[in-house]
Parts: sequence; C-alpha cells; structure tokens
Amino acid sequence: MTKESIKTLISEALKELNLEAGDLPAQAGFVVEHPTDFKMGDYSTNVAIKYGHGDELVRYIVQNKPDGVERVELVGPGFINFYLSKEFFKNSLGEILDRKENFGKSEHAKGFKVMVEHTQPNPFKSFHIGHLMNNAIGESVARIIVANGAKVKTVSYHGDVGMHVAKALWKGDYVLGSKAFEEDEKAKAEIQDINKKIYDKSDPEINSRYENGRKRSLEEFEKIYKKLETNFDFNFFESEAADIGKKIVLQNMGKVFEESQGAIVFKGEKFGLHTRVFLNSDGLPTYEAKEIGLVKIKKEKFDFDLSMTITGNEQDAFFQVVEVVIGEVMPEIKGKLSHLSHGMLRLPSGKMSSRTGDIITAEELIEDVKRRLAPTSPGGVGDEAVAIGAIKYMILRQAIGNDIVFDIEKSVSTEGDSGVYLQYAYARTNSLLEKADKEISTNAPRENTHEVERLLYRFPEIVERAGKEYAPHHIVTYLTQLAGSFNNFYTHEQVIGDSPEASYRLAIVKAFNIVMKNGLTILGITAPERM
RNA sequence: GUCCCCGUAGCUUAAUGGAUAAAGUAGAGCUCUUCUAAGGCUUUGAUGCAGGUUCGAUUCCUGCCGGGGACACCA
Repeated sequence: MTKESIKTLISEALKELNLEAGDLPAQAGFVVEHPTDFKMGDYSTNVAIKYGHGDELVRYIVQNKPDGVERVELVGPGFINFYLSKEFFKNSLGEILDRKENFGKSEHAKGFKVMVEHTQPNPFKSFHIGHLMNNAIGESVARIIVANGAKVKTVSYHGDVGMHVAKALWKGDYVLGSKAFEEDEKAKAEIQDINKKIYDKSDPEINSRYENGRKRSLEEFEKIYKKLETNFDFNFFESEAADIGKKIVLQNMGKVFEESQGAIVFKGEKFGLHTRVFLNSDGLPTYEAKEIGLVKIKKEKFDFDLSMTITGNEQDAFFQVVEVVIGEVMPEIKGKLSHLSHGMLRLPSGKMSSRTGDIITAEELIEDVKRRLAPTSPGGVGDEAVAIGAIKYMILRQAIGNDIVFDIEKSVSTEGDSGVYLQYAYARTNSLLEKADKEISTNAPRENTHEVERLLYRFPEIVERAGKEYAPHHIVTYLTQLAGSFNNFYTHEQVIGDSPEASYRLAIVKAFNIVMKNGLTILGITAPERM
C-alpha cells in the first residue's frame, strides 16, 4: 500500500463513476497525503472536495479496498481518510529489517548525473562558520541525491588567486589588507600590483610566499573535511579556471561581451539583468570569468546532467547573470546549471564576515559546543561527533535560504529539538538491542499499532521529497518527529522482559534504530553507538 | 533609486492550496526502587497590515509597512 496505489485506485474510481475532470476547471485534481493528525488516518485525499460524490467514491474504494487498508472514512468537508492495518505495519517493519542500511534508498533519479559544488574555502582566509554552514548543506544535499539513485560527484572550489589573495599577501593578513585596500590609496595600488604578480609569477619572493601559504591552507582544509566527514571527488582552483575563462571571454568578444571603460563586460540589461565585469581593466579575469572556466572544467571531468553550486544567497544576482552568460558561450550547458543558495549564519550581534575581522572559525565553534555539551558527558572521543552533529542539526533543521541566528548560548542546546536528541535516542536503542534476550520478530504477538510504526514506513517518501526539493530539512523534521514518537513508545512499553509482546517491540526498536541511523547518515550527522 | 529574498506563539523554526496552523524553547505543574531522565506527560501562547483569486490562503496575485541582500572592474 503506497501513495501511488491509492492514487491509482482513486483514478479508477473516478473513471468508473464517470466523474472525470471534463467539466471541471483546470486546477481540479486531487492529492493524497498524510494528514497532520494521526486521528485522521494514515493517508487522506481531498478528491471528494474537488469532485463531490464522496459517498459513491468511498463505496467504490471500500468495495475495491487494497491490501493494507483497514478502514476508509468520509469526514469533514469531504476528506476521505485511509487507516492502514496492523498487517500493513507488520509488513513494513519486516521490510525495514530486511533492507537495513538500504531502507530509504531508491532509484527515482537513476541515471541522473549531478555535480555538487560546496564549501569553497579560500586559501589565505579562514574556514569560518559560514563555510561550516555551506558544508553541512552541501554534504547532506549530495547524500540525499545519492540516496535517490543519482550519480553524484562532489567538488570544492578554491579561490587561490584573485584580489583576496593579494590582500592577504600584502602584509601577511587578509583582514589588514582588506581594510587598507578600502582606506589607503597607496596600499590599494600595492595590492593591485601584488595581484598582477601572482598571476604572472614574475616575483620570486611573492611566488614563494604564495606557494607556502596556499599549501598550508589546503592542508588545514583537509583536516577539517575529515572532521566533518566530507569527501570531495574533485578540488578545483581559480588559478586553473582563470585562463580558460579568460580565453572563452576573448573568443566571444563582440558576440556576448563588449568593452566598457577599459574593462570587458557583459551587458545584462537585455536579459533583464545587470552589467557585470568579466575582465578587469588590467585584463585579468574576475570571479565571473573564472566561473565560466570552472564550468568548462567540470563538464570535462564529469559529463553532468546538472551542475549544482551551493553558496550564500548574496550571490544570487551574480549567478543569475553568469548562468545566462554560460548559456550563451556554451549552449550545450544551457539549462544544466543550478544555483542553490542559503542564508547567512549570523551572530546575534550582526553579520558574520571575514572582511571586518568579526569572524568565528569552524574550529572555534566546534570547540565551544564541545565544552558546552552536557557536563554528564563521558568526555570520550565521540564528543566531537556529537558537537558537530549538534551544529549540523541547527543548520539543517530549517529550510535552506533563510538566515540562521546562531546564538551560541542558546542555539546549541542539548535539550529538545536538537541533534543531541536524535543521537541520544539512537544510542539508547543500541543499548536496548544489546541487552535484549529474546529474538526480534514481527510474527510475535503484539498490542495495537504504536504511533512510531505509523511513521517508520514513511522514511523513503521523505527522502524522495527531500531529493526533489533539495531540502534536507524535511528529513530533519521527520527524524525529530520520529524520535519523539519512539521516546514515547520507549517510556510506555517495557521492551526487555517476559511479556509476550517483547519480540515485536524489539522489532520496532530495531526498525527505529535502522531508520534513525540511515536518516542521520543522509544528513551527514554521525550516529554514535553509545552516549 | 532599481531588483531579489524574508515577515507564523515571548524566542528559534515546521506546514507539496485543505480539516482544530505543528514542534522545540522559555513560563506553570507532574514524572526515575523498572530497559540510558540528554527522556516522558499536562498546560498557557501565533500567520505584519489592506485588498484580490478560490468552495477553501501561512501558501498564489497587487499595494503598503518592517528586516536583510545585490546592483562595474572583490569573491
């Protein structure tokens, strides 16, 4: 019994009863969904509101009632509610137990090839909490797409050349250089000169400082990736994208680009956009031109159907323009680019920015959260995973796109709606399963269906929706609700003991254990065996 | 100024055009001689304003108010 089979049944009913859409307005149509309240059943459809004839529809559905449906009701303004049977829940537990770590995976997106670019820390600058946010989102989006059966390659892109590097190299500190660039004309000229030398490699001293700094940064990033359990299939660099991008710009002079005030620009106005500079008046490629080069490199490395770039939403306008430009200069890629943007990780005091120096590095935040984790914590190696899980949860719990106000005092609470809550519920089931002295069986005697059973079987639908919408928060919301339901079950039913229902209860525990672990894994959050 | 995004309990967030708007947190009260109380139970409390479309709007459209962002040689 699935959503699809209910839909099919209803379509048949409409046909048999001659209620098909013919004379209805275009917005007619019906949906099958899970009602918010369990009292209203496991599935619900509004078909009788759209088409009327509720009694006849229900009669048809009852007569052709599919396996797994126990009861069908017509209620309220015309909702038809479906209640699933104990047999159905027994079978769905069995399926979870069989499929184990594969439960939740599907082939909805089989054959689809996606490149996901995220994190993008810049050498010479710190890996701050903004990167942490981007990484949490990118990693989970990539995993969600994989779970839906697509082939995914992940990419990090590093700004190893450009003005920000010149600013950092000027006096050895990015913040200092950035400030001087704004305020001091002489410093500005010097920094621009350094920028040129980085590109043309004419100054041995700068070359050496540059190579050292770059290497050190990249090694640092690798350590953080490991901590965050992120693997990149490719690391691309602005230094390799720059020449390619510049070349493409020059090849399309007059067609796509034109000269304006000494720079090479794309006039976006004819596309309802704005003008952006691709080569500056020194002839050097800007971020815009490099992006063109990057996309070309990506396509050569992996023949994607979709290339997704995840960044902060302050880049929305930039990507709108660049996507149009790339469609013009590389028509084969037109329509295959997607920009997924998220909000900003803010501190209560305001914008988090490495330009003002008001930054918190990822490392600092992780350490801070570790310190704040429950004093009861055993202090083992698992603590870091719990801390990172707590942070990732905070980032992934809400829809991508909105800002997150990160109040360190309050936000990383270990109580209630949190990563710790999920991890704790999971860890507790491990202990239960270890202590269990009966076999796990769905054929054992049982009481009435528990709410947690009515949620467990939905996991694959949630993963599918999260994949279609690139929205990890659906999984977070679901897991949080699931954990709540499970904790309720756990408190009210003794699992270990002599009761005849113990084997079935253990099956529920095991199924929850599997789904929670699979869910956390898809989110990129560690499921600790013990806490 | 132009364009984009966002306004939901005191706070932080959910809600593929549907039913009584869902959670957490904070406030009030209860719950460990039983499997991990980082848990469970009860309770107070919300869709910025004004129109429109619809049988039905937190959701779609228009205007206003409030917040954030982008808008030429940064990334």
